[in-house]
Order: sequence, then C-alpha cells, then structure tokens
Amino acid sequence: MLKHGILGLLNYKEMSGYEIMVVFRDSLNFFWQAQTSQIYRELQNLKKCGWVTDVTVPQQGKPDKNIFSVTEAGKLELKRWLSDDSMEPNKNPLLMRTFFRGELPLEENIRFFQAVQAYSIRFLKEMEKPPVSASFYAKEINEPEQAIYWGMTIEYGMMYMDMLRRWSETCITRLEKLTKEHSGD
Amino acid sequence: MLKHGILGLLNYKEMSGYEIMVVFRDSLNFFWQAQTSQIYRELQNLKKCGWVTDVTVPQQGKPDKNIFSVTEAGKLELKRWLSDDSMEPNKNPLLMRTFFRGELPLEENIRFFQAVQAYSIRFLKEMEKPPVSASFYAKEINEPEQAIYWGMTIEYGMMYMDMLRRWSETCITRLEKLTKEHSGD
DNA sequence: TGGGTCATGTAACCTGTTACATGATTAG
DNA sequence: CTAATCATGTAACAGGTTACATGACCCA
Repeated sequence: MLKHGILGLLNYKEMSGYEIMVVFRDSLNFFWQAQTSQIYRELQNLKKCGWVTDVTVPQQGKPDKNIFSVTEAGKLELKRWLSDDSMEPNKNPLLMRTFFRGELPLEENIRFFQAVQAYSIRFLKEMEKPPVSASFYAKEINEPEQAIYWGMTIEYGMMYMDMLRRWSETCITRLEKLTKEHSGD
Repeated sequence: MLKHGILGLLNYKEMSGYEIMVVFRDSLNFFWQAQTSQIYRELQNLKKCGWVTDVTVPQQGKPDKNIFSVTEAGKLELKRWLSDDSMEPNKNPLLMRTFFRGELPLEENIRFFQAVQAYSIRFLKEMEKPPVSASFYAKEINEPEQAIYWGMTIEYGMMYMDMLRRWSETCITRLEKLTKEHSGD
C-alpha cells in the first residue's frame, strides 16, 4: 500500500525521500502515516522492481539529494493497483477497545467515550478552517483534475468524524442512562 | 492490539488457540482479523509475559488441546490497556486508492465508487438481519453487562457503513456531473 | 473415497515502528 | 548557544500475511 502511495506521489513529480516524508506528514497524515525509515526502504524496493529510477544531486553543505522519478513500468503498476476495487477488511483498534470495556466501571467508560467525542469535534473544527486542505493539494501541484479526488478524501474525513461524534454521543447517553438506573435502585 | 484482544477473550473464559481463531472469524471479524499462525505466536508471547497460563488436555483421535487462561497479572494488564484513551492514527487503504484516482478515466472511477456503494449496502443488509450479532455475543457467554459494549460495536458498524454509502453516493454524483459537462462541451 | 472440521503449529516473508547516527545550516 | 530543519540512512524489533505440514475423525 505504501509502495503504491509513493508511486502515486512520484507520478505527480520527482521527489527525494525527504520530500515524500514531508507530504505524508503534512497532507496524507490523516489517512496514512509513514516514517522516513520505511520510505527509504520502500524506495529501494521500488527501484529493485524497476518502477522508479534515481539520480544523485550533489548539494553544498547538505548531504546529496537522491531524486526519484517513476518509470513507465511504474506508471503501469500504479494503474494496475488503482484498477483493483476489491474491499479489503480493516482493523479498528477503537472497536477492539470498545468491545472489552465491560471490565471497567461505567464512569470510566463514559470518560472514554467523552475522549472519543472530544477528538472528533477537535478534528471537525480543524477541517472547517479553510486552508487545511490546501497544503499539498493546491500548493505543490496545480492539477485541477486531481483536486476533485483530493476533495473526496477530505469529505470522507469530515463525514467520518461526524459519524464518530454521533456514535460516541449515543454511547455516552446509553451509559448515563444506566448509571441513573443503578442509583435509582 | 491482538495481544490484548486475546487477553480480553480469555478473560471471558479459558480457550484453546483454535477456539480463539473461531471467535475472531465468526464474531470480531468485521473490526479485526487474525490468522491462526499469529494467534499461536501471540499466545506464546503472552505466556512469556506471565499474562496467561496453559494446560494440555489430551484428547482421543484429535491432537492434544492447549487450554489457555488469563492470570491475575493478565487481568491487570487488560485493565491498564483499556484505561488508555489516546486516539491512535489510522491507516485507510480506501482513501489511498481514492487520492490517486486522477490517473484513471472518469468512467472507471465511477465504477470504483459503485463497488464501494454496493459493498456498504451489502454490509448493511447483512447487519439488519436479526441474529448476526448473536454468534459469539450471546451464545458463548451470558453476560448482560458486556452485551451493551458488543452492541456498541455493531452500532458503529452500521453507522460507518451508512456513512460509506452516503459518501460513495456523493462521489458518484459528482463524477457523473463531470461526464455530462465534458460531453456537453 | 474425498472434502470439511478439529487442532496443532513452523518458516519465510512483508510491513510498520522505534531508536539511533551523522553533519551542516539557519532562525530565535 | 541551542534547537529546528534539511537530508541521508541503519538496525532491531514487533506485528501481520501466506504457504505449508500433520493426522484423525465425520459426513456425503
């Protein structure tokens, strides 16, 4: 997956490992995270596959830059990967932590879902600010055809966070109702 | 994470690696997947940590059963893990595939989001059937206190799939509008 | 007689995380 | 003077996937 993410970025323009890291950190971070160590390793793998090539650019003061660009074979592989529309199963740590909460007292669990709610609200407020989307999306690359898909990921983020807010709200309500019943006995 | 999932299951009742696999396959599958190979490895790790112990039960015909049960230290660790309410970042392959779709023609992308929509609808229909939730949740263990949290994960599943349905719908609408504009030029 | 379930795993591999190392430049 | 940024990575470990192996029992 990261392999193809890197391929997709290099397809926009040639980049060094460091620049790729910056894009992940500043723009794709909300749906994917990647450490430099992993990026540099994957770049070597992509090179072995013949999907990217690199040129070393000497610099003064700083270490040499290794600029990677996608090959024709790499572009084909990117398209092949995009054409696959099978839905892979997901892992959800939040639901794992929810499932086993019966072990803890109600009050603590209410606090847990309040943290979820606070998180989703914080996220929504962040996203409502106008230029959040504009970090990588418009600045680095000026391709209006692409922008529609970038917008879709943002839209997903907002709809997801709103869903999370509503879900945590119902969880809190349900648990608060239980505490009242208990004290009413 | 899997470590603690296993710990949580063993906290309900003692189980063999095989039984744990069955629970993951039949009940937790929609938010977590685990292969037997991984489960057997994690059980050995948990044993090394002193969080579980095991007894070998000889059986006729079948291979010996290795029944695991959680220790006091394991119960403490489970509670410690549940108390952590920090939100860990998620990876979302679907958004990775959405982000780079500019490479493919509109028609193919419409088909992509239609596949997403079909998937979410199929899932919602599956979940609306009454006894889906009742596989592990009520059959294996009779603990009404826990059931409320199991219900919350199901509720999340439905709200998430409904959100996914709405999102893919808006994506399709947006792309269809574009195709009309193109043909109208 | 052949395939599915019960029940155990091992081995190799891929992916992701954490910690560390280097060294110049630049901004506070 | 110190911390951050630019820019490269390595090493070790943790977590997850894929493929294979064994062997008896049960059902069609």
